[in-house]
Amino acid sequence: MFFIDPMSRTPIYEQLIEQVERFVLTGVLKGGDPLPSVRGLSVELSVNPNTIQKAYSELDSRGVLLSVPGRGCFVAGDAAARLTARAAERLGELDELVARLALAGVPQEAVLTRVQAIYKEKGGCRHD
Amino acid sequence: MFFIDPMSRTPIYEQLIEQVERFVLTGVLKGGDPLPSVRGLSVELSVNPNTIQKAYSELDSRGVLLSVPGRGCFVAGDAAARLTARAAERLGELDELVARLALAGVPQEAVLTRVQAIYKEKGGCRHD
Amino acid sequence: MFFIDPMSRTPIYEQLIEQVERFVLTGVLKGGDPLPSVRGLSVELSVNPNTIQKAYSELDSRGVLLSVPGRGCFVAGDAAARLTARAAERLGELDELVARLALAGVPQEAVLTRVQAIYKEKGGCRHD
Amino acid sequence: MFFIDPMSRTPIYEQLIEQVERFVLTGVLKGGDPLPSVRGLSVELSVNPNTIQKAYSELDSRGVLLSVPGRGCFVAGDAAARLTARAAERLGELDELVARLALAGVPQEAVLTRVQAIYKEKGGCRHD
DNA sequence: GTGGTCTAGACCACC
DNA sequence: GTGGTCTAGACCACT
Repeated sequence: MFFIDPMSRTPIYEQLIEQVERFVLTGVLKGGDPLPSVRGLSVELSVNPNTIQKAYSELDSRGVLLSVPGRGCFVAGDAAARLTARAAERLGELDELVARLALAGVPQEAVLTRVQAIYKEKGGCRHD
Repeated sequence: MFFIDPMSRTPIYEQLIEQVERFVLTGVLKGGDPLPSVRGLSVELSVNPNTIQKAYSELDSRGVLLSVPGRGCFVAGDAAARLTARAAERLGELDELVARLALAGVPQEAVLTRVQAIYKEKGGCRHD
Repeated sequence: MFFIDPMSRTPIYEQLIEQVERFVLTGVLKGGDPLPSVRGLSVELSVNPNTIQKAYSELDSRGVLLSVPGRGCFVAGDAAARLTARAAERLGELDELVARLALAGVPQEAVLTRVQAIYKEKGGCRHD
Repeated sequence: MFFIDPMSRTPIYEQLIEQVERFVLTGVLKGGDPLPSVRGLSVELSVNPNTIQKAYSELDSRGVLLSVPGRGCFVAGDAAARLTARAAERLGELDELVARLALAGVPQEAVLTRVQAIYKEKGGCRHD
């Protein structure tokens, strides 16, 4: 279910966080669903348990996960809502990036068509 | 001319690179223009000379700068062209970011109007 | 009669203890009253019998319960008195918490009115 | 400056977090102030660097600290404000605790005088 | 020197 | 079995 690229320069625990969040957003993971155990996932991905723990812990503090000692980790009921809310706050990153592209002479049409292409491609890919 | 935020998480040398490149792109710095000396800039910004050096070296290897031993550093004649060419490569970042926003439910219109606003704001800010 | 939240971070056995003690304090459970059997409660709450057992054992060692081998568990005659005595010890927690609130600038009135509201709400909710 | 009780059952990293936050709240630590280095503090307290790191990292994500790789950790400018805001949200804990005390027969006056005593004791202990 | 990530392996409480 | 904390020791990028 998860895939890690140990050669990537983005930390392993961030790769995990990103994937869990994407699964929540796409509806593959729903509220209440259990996540793989720390140890189980650690052997499956050949990654140290502490690294998995760090990812889960961060997701917990973001309210995406509920980790219950002795029982396991579960997707929070309002996980998708939280992630959607967080995303809106990060619209500022778009501004910066587009400003740089504009400065470098990338024509506006190139950006716009690119954006439209991505949204078209998305279409009905929700699983819920 | 340059401004460094020592509290920022983006490395100082990257802040420098970004500013030099922006100055080149906006025409503030043109081919042949000299850059501040490593030592001079280091005291002006209260930054370790090694850090300035690292930024200049990176810009040199990108072909934006020409460092002439004993003379100093100068903007390359084709600096702007090189940067414009490189920008196209960074369109991929746009894809990733927009894909994440789309996934999180940010409506397409929000993104498009944002992009248009930035391009409109740019207007005629070129200095060349 | 009992309710467990398996998602809660407070251990299940503590949730149980708290509820039994509250029932004793509110007079719902009186001296001599029998408690549900370990096995019965375990299936009713979908909880591991060991967990129920752990809660009962702890209550026993606190003198709130009397577990009679082969007969079951019963509320101790002086259970309410013991709990009331123990409560005084927990006044220290109040000190810590209020100190933190005071430090963080929460005004004294906010705390006082809050306390009074809770005591007023309590009113005559005793069942004895 | 810091003190750790290795025998306490509250985790070392939480003890650290609590102390840093208290120092910020009491004005001992002000915005921009540097914190002890991870390694330095680790030897001073005879604690593993990872444990210090975990505490600092958590404080960073709470916005109390700014950790700048290669330079060190610094108190955030709005650290005190953030902590004050967080404290107000945690008034609910007071409710729970007082409710339990009330249930156990602790008289209202005992609680009120206790609260007043703490606020009186506080008086002018701010260092700013 | 600084913070940040990762591994390995231990121990604990809880279920 | 589960998650959570801690230690020890390594490596990296940045200043």
